[in-house]
Amino acid sequence: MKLEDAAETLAQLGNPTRLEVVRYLVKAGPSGVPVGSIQRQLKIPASTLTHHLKHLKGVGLLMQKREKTNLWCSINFDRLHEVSDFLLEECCSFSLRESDKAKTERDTA
Amino acid sequence: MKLEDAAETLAQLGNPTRLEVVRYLVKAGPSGVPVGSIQRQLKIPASTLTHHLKHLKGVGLLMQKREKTNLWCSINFDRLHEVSDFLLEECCSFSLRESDKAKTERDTA
DNA sequence: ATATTATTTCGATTATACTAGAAATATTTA
DNA sequence: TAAATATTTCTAGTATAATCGAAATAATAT
Repeated sequence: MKLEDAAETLAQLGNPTRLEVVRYLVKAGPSGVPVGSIQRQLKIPASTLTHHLKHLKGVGLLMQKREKTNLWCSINFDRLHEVSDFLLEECCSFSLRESDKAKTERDTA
Repeated sequence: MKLEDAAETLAQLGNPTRLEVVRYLVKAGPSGVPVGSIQRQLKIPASTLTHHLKHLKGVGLLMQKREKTNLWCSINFDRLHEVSDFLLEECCSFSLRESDKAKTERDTA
């Protein structure tokens, strides 16, 4: 995962309303939940919710599927895993050498 | 971890410049790296960097320790873990019942 | 004390995000 | 076709964030 993509995805997760939606979708599991239920359960105005869902969809966290009048939303677990993996990527390898931490010719170049 | 805190932390991670800093600090490991080295290596203007470091510190992702003229920065791995854990929290339990997904009296209450 | 290096504060510009009401559109049922 | 339900678009107000140059401060070394 590219840093820019990870940042964008994290930014979308970094809004309390959207994170609440994501948490709700995670709880709902793979079958998902209709937009209207999210709206009523979390008490988010419809237009605000649509706005946020668009954001989540934009970074690939949300999948949608129409069934009758309902639009079912489900979380993209793979994507969520990718982001959380990015955060901890190489976290135990410490690949930066000590000699690169001090100021050197290389440092300024 | 409370949702609001997680959201705030994710929001701070959701800026490309800051995420780059975080990645650099993760690579640097527990001993950390001085502000000036981050600045030169990642080519971030000093004032911009200070600004972002303040944000990271504000959500507890950054620890700082002065040694001589250098201010050494290191990532708070525990905090990073907390956030990544939050993202996947209960992700395999699917605790929301199917009956709560459709519109019911309970839904509107 | 002065010079040197390291980091922060100030200030200003510019851009982007959050929110939600009202109206519009889409889909199904009667 | 009309009514009912579900979701989106439009619009606009308000707030917050990113950026960085210049000047200020802090810490150390000579």
